[in-house]
Amino acid sequence: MAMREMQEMCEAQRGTIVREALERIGDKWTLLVVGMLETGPQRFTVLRQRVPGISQRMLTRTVRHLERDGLVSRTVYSEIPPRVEYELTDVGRELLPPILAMADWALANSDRVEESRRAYDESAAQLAAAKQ
Amino acid sequence: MAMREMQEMCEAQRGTIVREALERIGDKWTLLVVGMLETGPQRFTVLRQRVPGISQRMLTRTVRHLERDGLVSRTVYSEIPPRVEYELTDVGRELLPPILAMADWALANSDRVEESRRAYDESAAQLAAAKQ
DNA sequence: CAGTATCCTGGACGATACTG
DNA sequence: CAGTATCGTCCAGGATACTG
Repeated sequence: MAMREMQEMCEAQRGTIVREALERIGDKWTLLVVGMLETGPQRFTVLRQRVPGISQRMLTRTVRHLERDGLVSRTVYSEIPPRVEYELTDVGRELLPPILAMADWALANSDRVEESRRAYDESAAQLAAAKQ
Repeated sequence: MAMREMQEMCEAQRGTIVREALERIGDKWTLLVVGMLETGPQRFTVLRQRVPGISQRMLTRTVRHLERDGLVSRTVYSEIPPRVEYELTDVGRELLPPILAMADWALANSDRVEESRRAYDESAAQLAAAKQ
């Protein structure tokens, strides 16, 4: 087998691993929830308030998946009323810098993206009109 | 209005912007495609080979969305056979460091995540068995 | 408070066939 | 080569109601 082929295989392997990881955390809520756990342990309800628009069901699902993957720990305090706290594990916390960097990127570029999108749609509309 | 309420509103605003941005780029392929454009302009077919498992249709959709949002530029060379190259714009390139950091995280922690998941499923199975 | 349980819908995604 | 068109599936995610 040629060296180039081997390199391509390795590259594909890496790509697959990265893709699978991104599939885990690349849904609508996961990164946002992890980001909101930046400041320390959070209770379910507080977390729900901090993540704008998330439903109870989706928050439950998201933290369950994060717990399953070992990014978040779940601590139940046997009180009445019950109290549950979620906290990033070490693995989860290592993901924090890239997430925060992406959040910064989003805040810094949201208007530029918006504008690009508007311009794209407009020229697409003109093209469609020209066809008629 | 109290200061605390204002802060919470700002936080929710930021969260919404970030969420919308993550919705754009947080699908199955987008981050991966951006990452694969790290090394410079790429032709459609080459890109398809570098992104393991993507279908032609999804690659087309993904680069279209990236172009619309202004993260990727699309250049058509009027040759026969036709040649099209995709390249990151400045905005897109600014997203590269966080993406590559997340990719590194994925490569470094994939086995730990795998193990955590296995353990979680096993104890969940035991709990289910105990209920019977 | 912190969840389940259930139902439902839109759209993400894949497979296949066709084309300038 | 770099797409478009069409069809079909699946499930993420929302809404609502209920509970230890």
